[in-house]
Amino acid sequence: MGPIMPPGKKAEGPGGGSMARGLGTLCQEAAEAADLSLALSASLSRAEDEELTSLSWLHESTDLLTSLGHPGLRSVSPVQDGSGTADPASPSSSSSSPEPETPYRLSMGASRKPPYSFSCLIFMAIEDAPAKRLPVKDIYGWILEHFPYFASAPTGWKNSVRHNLSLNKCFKKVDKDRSQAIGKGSLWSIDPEYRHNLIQALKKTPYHPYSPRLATPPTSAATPPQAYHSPHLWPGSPLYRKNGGVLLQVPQRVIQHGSRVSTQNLFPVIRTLPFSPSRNRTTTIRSTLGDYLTQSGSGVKHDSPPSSDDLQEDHTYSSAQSPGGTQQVTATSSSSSSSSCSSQGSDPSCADGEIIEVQVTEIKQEPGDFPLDATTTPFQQSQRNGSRKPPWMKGRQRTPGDTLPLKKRRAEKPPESDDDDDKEMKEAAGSLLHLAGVRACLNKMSHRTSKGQKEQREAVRD
DNA sequence: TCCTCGCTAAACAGAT
DNA sequence: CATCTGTTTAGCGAGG
Repeated sequence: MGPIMPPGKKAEGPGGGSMARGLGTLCQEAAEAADLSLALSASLSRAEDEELTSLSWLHESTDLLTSLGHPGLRSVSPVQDGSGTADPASPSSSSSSPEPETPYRLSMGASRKPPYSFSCLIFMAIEDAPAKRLPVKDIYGWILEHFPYFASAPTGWKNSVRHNLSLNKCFKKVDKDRSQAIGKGSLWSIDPEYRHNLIQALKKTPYHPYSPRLATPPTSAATPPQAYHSPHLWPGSPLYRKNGGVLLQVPQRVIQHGSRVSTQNLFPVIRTLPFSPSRNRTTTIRSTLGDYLTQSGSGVKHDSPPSSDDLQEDHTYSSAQSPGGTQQVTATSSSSSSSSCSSQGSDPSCADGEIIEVQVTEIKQEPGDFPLDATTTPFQQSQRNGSRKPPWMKGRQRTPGDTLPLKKRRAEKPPESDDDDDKEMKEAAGSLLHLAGVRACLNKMSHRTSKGQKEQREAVRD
């Protein structure tokens, strides 16, 4: 197909077949490619002028292509919701193609283990729950739903999940309300005191959109620090949902891992935007566009995957270092829904379409604090100090009090500093900042104008 | 080489 | 009694 091709997959024309194509078809494609080139160039120019997000541009390009009747980017289709109804404002729904969308599935599919740690998996599962708490069984279910690998994996992973729940301080049991007939066991939730640690852990996943492994460290101090902030973006995350079920700038290997081949909601596959904070967006778009035009125009095989697969072989927790001074963002959400967005901007109850107000403030970085933008965490600091033990681990870090049973130790745990709320707000700020960009894309779907984006960007600047 | 992390396996107790 | 849940320990491999 067109530009959004899994590596190694052969591009095919609109008809799906490329073997025997008539001259007329070729001529048509040539003309089409010319149209596309012009149209996409215009779109690109506008993207540059208006600083559209890469995703926004991609969607616009998708619309453009589909309006031209080109199937090129149809695979950038929105995820269908649980009811099976596609977003009416989505690019794919505007496609006149009667053929059903066939989201890209990995041939490897569920055969590969997801590159998330169990802590992250549990965190995602719980965060994905409306009540932010889940029984173990539902955690199993969530993991199974989102990571089919485990469906065929040995059952030991459940033991690992339980092991993590028990051992990891980040997770705490919620006293089960007797009225809640959930069966055995308790509800598990994220300990707010350690929530940011989990977020940090999630950020450190090697494939994370802003992972240091993927993001080139800043070469210029002019690079906005928040450009390195990692959005809370994982399968099922509120941000993911708000983005219409689209993974932003997630390298291909996320898909290649087959980590997200849900039975219900398949990731739409966006071709990797070789997006790095230090890389000029125009360069990025041009690169992507160039690849696309090469493919769409000639229908040739795309043989140079934009993301290096070798990255997926790496397992690193190193982070890019950021400048000392960090401009951070606090944000407020003017949600019209009954329950406002959580401080982390991760409450799925926040309905799409609401306006996110973002305020930018300067936050002085404090010694005990760590920046929002995936730089130096306490974990890393402890690593530098010789101790690589993350502070949120329940066990193994033997202290005098460790002779007590874990749960007792937990009960006797000294209160954390009050900075946690501040940290949470910073995390939330980062999410919402990113969300603002995402919202621009969503707004675009409704009124195809970048006005809202400009306003939001201005709001951010203000 | 040492240390830590993440994972797995296993044992065990308690709850359902 | 079987199954599930929760806790704990031990060990292994990978990686810094």
